[in-house]
Amino acid sequence: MAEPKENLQMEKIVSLCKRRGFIFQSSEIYGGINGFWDYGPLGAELKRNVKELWWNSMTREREDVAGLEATIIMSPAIWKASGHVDTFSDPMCDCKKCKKRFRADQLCEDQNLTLSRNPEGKFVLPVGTRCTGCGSVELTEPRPFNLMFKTYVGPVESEDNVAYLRPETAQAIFAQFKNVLETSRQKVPFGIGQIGKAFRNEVTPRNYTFRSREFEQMELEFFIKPDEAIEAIHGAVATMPATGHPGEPQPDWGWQAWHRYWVEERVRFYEGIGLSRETLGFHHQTPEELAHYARACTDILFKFPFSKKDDHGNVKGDELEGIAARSDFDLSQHQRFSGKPMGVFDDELRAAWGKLSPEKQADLWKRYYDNRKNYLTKSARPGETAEQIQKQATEDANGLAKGQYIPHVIEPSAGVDRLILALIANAYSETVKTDAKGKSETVFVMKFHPRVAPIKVGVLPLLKNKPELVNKALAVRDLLRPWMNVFYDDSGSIGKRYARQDEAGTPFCVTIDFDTLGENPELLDTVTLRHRDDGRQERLKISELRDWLFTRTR
RNA sequence: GCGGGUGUAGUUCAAUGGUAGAACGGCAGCCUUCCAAGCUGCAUACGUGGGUUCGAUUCCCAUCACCCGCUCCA
Repeated sequence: MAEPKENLQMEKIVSLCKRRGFIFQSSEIYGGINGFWDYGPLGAELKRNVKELWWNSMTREREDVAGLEATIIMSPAIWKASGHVDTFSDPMCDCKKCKKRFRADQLCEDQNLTLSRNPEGKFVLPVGTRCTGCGSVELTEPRPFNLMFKTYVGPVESEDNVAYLRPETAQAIFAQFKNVLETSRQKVPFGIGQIGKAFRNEVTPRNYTFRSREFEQMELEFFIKPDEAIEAIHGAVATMPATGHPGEPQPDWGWQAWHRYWVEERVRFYEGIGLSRETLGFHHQTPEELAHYARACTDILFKFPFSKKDDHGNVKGDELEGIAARSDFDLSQHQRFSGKPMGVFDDELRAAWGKLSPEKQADLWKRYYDNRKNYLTKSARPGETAEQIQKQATEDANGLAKGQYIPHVIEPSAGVDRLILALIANAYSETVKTDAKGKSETVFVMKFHPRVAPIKVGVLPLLKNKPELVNKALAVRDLLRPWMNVFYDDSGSIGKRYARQDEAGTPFCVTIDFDTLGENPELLDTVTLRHRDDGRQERLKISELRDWLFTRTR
């Protein structure tokens, strides 16, 4: 019962997006291209507003975050270090009988077999590999599924010139960590934020714009001290209440507090643009789901019309953002692959260390050593020996005692396009309206939060054929235009123009009428201000209009 | 990439083996003193490419895109 209804809801949203100019199919006149979408006039405004709000709240309005704008194409070595070149390239094969799809390497592993390559470098399934679904041995040849978009730098298309379009913006932040640290006058804990395009050659783009091959991310990498350093400096890592926002950042916060802090900060952001907690969902990744280097990851979900129900009939939602505690994995990888030190020197730690008891020193040293050894072992290169790893871990732990460490990181990583879709789905509402003649019709209103609304105010002369009204309305438009996105409309009846703005999600309309011109002298230079969601009207002075609107739309 | 479904104006839907209609929307004009009023006019479609046929939007094939599963996680 619910399924078709939800599809219908999604279809209505898709139709409205096209009709009102929020989202178009990319390259539509050539038949489209799978997994790519364009934003029309209203969508472009909506997206700009969202990105600007993120940028402002994450960087400009904070003391502890700096911004970055890196290139989309970077040295391919970055993607070696990050693991994307290897992990984003999975050999897949299909069962010809039951049509199930497998990752060939996992399929082999499950059966204690090994996937090998033939002399031409192609993957070959060992004889006797069976489909774990139906037991058939009729499997297609493994084909590599590479999610990285490849290109060539320079005019020669040779293997030496291969580069990739970034599959995430985060790695550039790690790669530029030292430069930002040195130029921004920040010190740990601090963050680097970036908004930008990312590209993934998805197997199956799905759910309208939700999974696209070209998309945009808003990512923060927030660098923190390892817990061992916090403990050395402050005696102990702060303990957290079980739930809720932990308040203003404190110097004795460990990774758990910072992780919680960013989850709650991000939820506040979503609430601030109209996504209430009830529309959101949360997923705390289980230890099995987590990447080996990650300590925790909380996903913030939105309940889309296409979101599936769980076994209990509850809608969990689909992911808008993941907030991961990634330990010191990323910077460590880049340190190892680039050979450039990614550690920082911490005066506080250095000063504090000397005052610790030898027992405490030994305890912290050992814990840091174990963590480093664990990391180095898991990321070992072929041929690296246990002795080499132990030597490096010892060096790292000795470094800690001198005030040196590789920062850990909390990563709130959000998808812009997913958020746009969530905002559209959330804003979409329809009501049946019955007019004076008893005729009822369904009307659409996009109830965007004024902060994200593509158009902030519609300026409407009550009548088009009275030049005095039109000229006054144009003057009001020009008064507001430098401050916000204004839409002027003088065609059709006033009701129709209100309705048009409702469909665009414009929170306010001002109407210039004969009272504005002084027909009623008391109302000279005032306008009708009409509210989108309830049709309420009030009278405002033109002189107060700009401030009134400005404070309510930002 | 595999399996299932879909494909007609901007949108939502019709009709038809003899080259397509409507409603809403859009544009222009008239009119209109606050919630899609009215009148006049205009524009816009058979996803693409082959085939069968005297003739295809209609039948067949391929392709592309969209939706639903397998995979993916911003």
